Amino acid sequence: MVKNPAPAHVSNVAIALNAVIAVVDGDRPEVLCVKAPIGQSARELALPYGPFDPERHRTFDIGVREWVERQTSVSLGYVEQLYTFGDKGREAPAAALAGGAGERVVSVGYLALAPAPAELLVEDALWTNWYALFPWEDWRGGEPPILSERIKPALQAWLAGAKTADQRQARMARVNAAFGFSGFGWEEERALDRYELMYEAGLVVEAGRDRTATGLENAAGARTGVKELGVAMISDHRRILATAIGRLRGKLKYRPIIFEMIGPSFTLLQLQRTVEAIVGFEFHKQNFRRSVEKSGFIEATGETTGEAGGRPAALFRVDRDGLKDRAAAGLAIPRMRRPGE
Amino acid sequence: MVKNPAPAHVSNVAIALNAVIAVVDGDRPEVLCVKAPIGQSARELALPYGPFDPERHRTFDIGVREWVERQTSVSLGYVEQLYTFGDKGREAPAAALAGGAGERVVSVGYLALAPAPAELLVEDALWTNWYALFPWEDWRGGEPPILSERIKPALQAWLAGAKTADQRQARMARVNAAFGFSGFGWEEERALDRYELMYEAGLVVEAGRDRTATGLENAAGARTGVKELGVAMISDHRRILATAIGRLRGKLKYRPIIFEMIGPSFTLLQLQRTVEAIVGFEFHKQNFRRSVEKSGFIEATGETTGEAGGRPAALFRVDRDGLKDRAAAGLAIPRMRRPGE
DNA sequence: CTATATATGCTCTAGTTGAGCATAATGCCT
DNA sequence: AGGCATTATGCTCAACTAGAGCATATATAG
Repeated sequence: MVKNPAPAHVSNVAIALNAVIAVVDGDRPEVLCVKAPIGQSARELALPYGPFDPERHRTFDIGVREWVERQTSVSLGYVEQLYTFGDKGREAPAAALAGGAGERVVSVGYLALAPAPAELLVEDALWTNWYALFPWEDWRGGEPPILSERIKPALQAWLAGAKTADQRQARMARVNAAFGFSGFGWEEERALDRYELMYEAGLVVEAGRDRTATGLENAAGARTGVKELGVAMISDHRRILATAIGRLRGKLKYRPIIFEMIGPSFTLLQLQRTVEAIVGFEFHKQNFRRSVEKSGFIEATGETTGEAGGRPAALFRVDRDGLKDRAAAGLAIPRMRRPGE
Repeated sequence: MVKNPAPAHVSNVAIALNAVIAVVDGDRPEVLCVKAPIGQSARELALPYGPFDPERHRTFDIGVREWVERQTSVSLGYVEQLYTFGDKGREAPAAALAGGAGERVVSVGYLALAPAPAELLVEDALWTNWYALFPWEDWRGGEPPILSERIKPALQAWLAGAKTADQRQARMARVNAAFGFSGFGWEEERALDRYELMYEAGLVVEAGRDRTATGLENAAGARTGVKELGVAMISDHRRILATAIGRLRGKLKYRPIIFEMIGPSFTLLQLQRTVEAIVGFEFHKQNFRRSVEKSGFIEATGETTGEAGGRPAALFRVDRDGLKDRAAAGLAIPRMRRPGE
């Protein structure tokens, strides 16, 4: 019966804040990582994270900004909450090395955007190209070979390993929708779906690691001898990053947040490369120009730049008024139809 | 310096789970509420909530389903995480009546959808029309009078009360974007923006309540004698609900979740009324039909129904295959241009 | 049989979007 | 200077989408 239950008693739960700090440097999308020690000498990538201190921080946002700026010397502009991760076992590896057993860590993930790869004044922190972690997500040079050569066959094997026809059907539907196989078309914002499927199918290191840690059977990937794909991260940080990538890619379409990631003055091609770096495929240049120009988000500065070989490009700046006014819209992304889509 | 900080020590933080359980009954959008006692005899609406028990629940989702089903006898279908609310002071009123002072409650909000207003087997729980809580969000009969008669003037007063010209500009931009004034057009999914602005401007009861509780100055609304609008809820539950409404309205456009909220067989008009109830305005009937029919989400059952006065309508059912296949798309919403937009 | 009410089919038009041709400015090379 | 490579920018076309509204179909009530 519902009767205004009192707030939960204080239980053995700690809250951590996790930040995905994303920037684009030229055509490289980067995320701030730290090298976390695992075991005696090995180190593994981690997202920067810190405790949430309820005494000092009135809100999560303030907490995130505070420790990120203190720890990494990166000043955050745009910050948004991503998701709160609380699965049991998610912190198993971290807890193991922290010496604490059984303590439940709930982590609130945040996505932060910044205009340029700020200099890092700290040890052990580095900007990492996020396609090193998710090589299958970068279609800018066409379909990444890793997809057809490694992932697709492995997923097919995973399908075949289903116990019932129903389960097989369900797996197939998920795989098709997530990876765009058999005529479905790749949707860049489903990065998390893809990562989760690959995790379930045992194609990423984390899967095997978590299973051995928890004593479960080995993953399909391990069984079939498929090597795991992409660079791993500690705990479930790669899942958090996949969440962030998917969110960012999706949000670009309906909010003009791309301008949080670019400098004060830029050419249209630079803007295009920035968006392309994030969404992971290339656009039709003239159409991108058309959509951006009529969006009202930018205005010409009147100056030009002549760095590259050809005709100098006009420089633009963000039209702050236009941005404020139309904060509801995103940049149209002029996709190109690929043969076979 | 970033050095894999150990998980936060256990601090004085409790985690509560909050559920927005939404259904549509005919043309009424409803949310499950409980009557929470405040003080000795008064009661105020609250969202159902319960503690997160890390011992028993492996994931948040499981936790939500478990206590909602136990407490309200409503069986949840679709469940998604909304947001995690952790502002200091958010639980002030609740904490006060719970007797505990200073304990920080972080609450993880969930949105759940169900097909019909299930029967409630419990006391103190009731389905509430969400437009009783947000009267300005229902444009189905045209622009709600409360907007031009009460809200707009009050917001104008709030604008005028800005301390600097810059602040006034910023407030104006927010108000215009959120409420669609001066040619911007109403965007139904910005329900949270609107609620937050009204809170800041002191137009909802919660604002005055929280300020007196925390000893801050009175809100603009209180000063200008404007009565607060809509039915209040306990703590920040109305904000959570606004978040849910905005999320649901937005998500309809790109995920076919509307079919989580409708029965096994329905006419196109019933489907249309369901969507309209959620988004808060009416559509062009023929165009809605066109978009739904070509969406591939539904299939005709072959039967018809003849309840209303006129020609019997064809009955449809969800095409589960089509749904699975195209889980990425939403229903197109054929908006009608209003004069003046 | 008529009025009324709802359902359904179809068309028109303006706007959007994917695509590609054509022209404009640069620097570099001979 | 003239040719070429390279990048920028302007413009057009065709297919498709979306907002509107007319027309027709099939019920019920009287």
